[in-house]
Amino acid sequence: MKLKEFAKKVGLSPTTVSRALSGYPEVSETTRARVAEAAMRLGYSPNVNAVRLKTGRAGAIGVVMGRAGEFHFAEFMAGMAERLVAEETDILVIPMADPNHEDEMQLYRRLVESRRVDAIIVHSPKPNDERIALLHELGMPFLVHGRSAIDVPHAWLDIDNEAAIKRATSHLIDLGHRRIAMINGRPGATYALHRDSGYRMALQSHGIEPDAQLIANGNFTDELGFRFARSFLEQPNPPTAFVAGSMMTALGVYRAVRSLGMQIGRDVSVIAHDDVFPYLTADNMVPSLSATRSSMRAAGTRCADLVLQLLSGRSPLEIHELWPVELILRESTGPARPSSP
Amino acid sequence: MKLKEFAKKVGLSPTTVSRALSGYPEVSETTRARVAEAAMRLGYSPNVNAVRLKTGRAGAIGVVMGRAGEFHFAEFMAGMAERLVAEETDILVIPMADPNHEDEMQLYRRLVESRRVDAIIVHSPKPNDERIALLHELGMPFLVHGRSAIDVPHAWLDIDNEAAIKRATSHLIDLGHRRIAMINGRPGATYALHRDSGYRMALQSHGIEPDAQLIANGNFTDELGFRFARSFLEQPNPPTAFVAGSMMTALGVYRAVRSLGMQIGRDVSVIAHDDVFPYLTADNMVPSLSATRSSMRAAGTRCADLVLQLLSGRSPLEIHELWPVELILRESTGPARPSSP
DNA sequence: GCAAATAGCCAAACCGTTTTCAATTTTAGA
DNA sequence: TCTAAAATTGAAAACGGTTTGGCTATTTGC
Repeated sequence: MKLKEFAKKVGLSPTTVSRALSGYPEVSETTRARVAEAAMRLGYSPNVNAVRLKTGRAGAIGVVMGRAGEFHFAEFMAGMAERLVAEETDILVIPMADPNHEDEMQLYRRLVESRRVDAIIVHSPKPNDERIALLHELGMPFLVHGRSAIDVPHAWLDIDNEAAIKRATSHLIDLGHRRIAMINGRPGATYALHRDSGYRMALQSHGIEPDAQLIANGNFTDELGFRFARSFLEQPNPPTAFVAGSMMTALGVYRAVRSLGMQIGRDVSVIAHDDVFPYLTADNMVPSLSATRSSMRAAGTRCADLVLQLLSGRSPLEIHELWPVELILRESTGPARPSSP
Repeated sequence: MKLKEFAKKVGLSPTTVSRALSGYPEVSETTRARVAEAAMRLGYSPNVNAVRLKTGRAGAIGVVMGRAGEFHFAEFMAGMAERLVAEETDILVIPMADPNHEDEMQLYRRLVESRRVDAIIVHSPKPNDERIALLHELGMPFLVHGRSAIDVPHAWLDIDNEAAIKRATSHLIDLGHRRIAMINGRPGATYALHRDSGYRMALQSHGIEPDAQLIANGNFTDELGFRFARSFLEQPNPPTAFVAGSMMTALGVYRAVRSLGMQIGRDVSVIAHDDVFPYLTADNMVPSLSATRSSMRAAGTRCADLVLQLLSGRSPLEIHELWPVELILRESTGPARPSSP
């Protein structure tokens, strides 16, 4: 049903009906109630496309999805959804063809120009991320999930990866570990750099020299967790502890350790980063996994919230949130055993 | 830049420009090329909201996301994205507030009325799924990922869960197993019923009576996999094999088996369903996991494809795809050991 | 009691396209 | 060369709302 038609049924002008439904103050409370009731009863709702054309708002927040099919992604979106469900805002998932840089920038440019979204959430930024520069230049509201060192004003929410990993590493050192391996995410993203930095800071503040032989980067898969852990453990001077980038990585590490006949928490300690997934919990692993923990879902919820604030006029400069990360100690960490000489 | 403005720069009428860009045949090849070039050079692209209002197309396919934050979801969407990236079609993720039935139907109704999507993909249908009836009634194009027995014409794509599980179960029986546990998904969805049916068919055709004590339903989480497997194994007459609903469930089962000092593939056999995730592969588990396998990503790609066909006029009645499921045998399955009497 | 202010409502313009219908130019046929 | 048919192009009318500015009633202030 169209506005005109509906307005006629209610016995009012389209103008008044439109205002009544949008909650403008110039319409009396009685009329508003009457209109609202009639809309509900007759099932009238404005054509979104007309509204969007007229108002220039798209009613959607864009999220660019890479090809990798990250398992974090669904959880983050579920969090966003939690916040947006009450709002009249959807999540628009934009597929990214190739992780090719040129194409990616083109994608963002077109996305902005197409006006399909009111705001964009940028994931896994790099220290000098051109997407941020571009979006700023194009005047598109956006929020960065993660951090960038780029000199362009932007809103962001990040977890304190550096502090988290520093603390995790320090804890391992306090337990007596000296050879601590680090399985990080893909190089380039700020979060990976921060984690690396936290790792190195912890080592160096205890006078331990980082060993390139114990540091690896790659996707968060169980397979890489296994391969890296296995190759580290087979070195002449193997690590006695691991810092792993994700739950999947941790699964791989567990397997590698076991496959060599060693025991997690006794022969080898493991701390991983846990984004809190309902389907795979650190607490239920055997032995239970010590983890740096921060809810990806909560981040999604908050990011959606912040984007809405951004859209209602709050300055990006005011929106900077750094979330602390918990360190939960469980059974996968234990004192270093005196190495056999 | 607006069409009018752009048309002026090119020295043509808005009409012709619009036609040139949309590929209508009435415009000469030379002009089309000229317009296309100018559009690229000047960065003109039509305002989507205007186009949508005028054409009535939304340019998006809707996917309703439950609160559960399924890990399958991201993979399916990544698959869709693979197909849609070349198309001018986005994925609209609609958050679902409560899994409350009333609300869910209301959500679908509103989604249709809002005209934000051209088509909807319905996941995990039930045998008599009211969403299907509703969408059909409202005349919204939709595709069901999974199957429903409802007597309403609809397009669907499903994997052959029944045959897959029947085959997996039969294989276990052939290996000599008689006590085979089944950890299925949440009850209600057709896929769970089909799996249950496949399981029972296999048992019964070998003269084995299904034992309710060995059948469980629940979310696909490692925790439930562990809990169910553990409780089954602690029964007086424990199972010697498991059919598990997902990779996460399998992780839990593995843990449970190990925690009781038994060995997967020797003391207990396991077959799980593998949706093929890049971050957790059956092949890399230890021992490697025998699995019924079907790529969730490929399903997403194909579903997107079929939806596009649906939108370009193909009848839903013609669109019925039942995908066979592979059974990959690895190390987690082995002959039943003679039980100690 | 009267002017001014305030509510409450409406007509019409506009958002930026697509598309119908008509006009114009080209091409083909005789 | 002229005419009918075909190929191009344009003007203007939608699409379905929101919003500006104006117009009546009704209050309010003095």
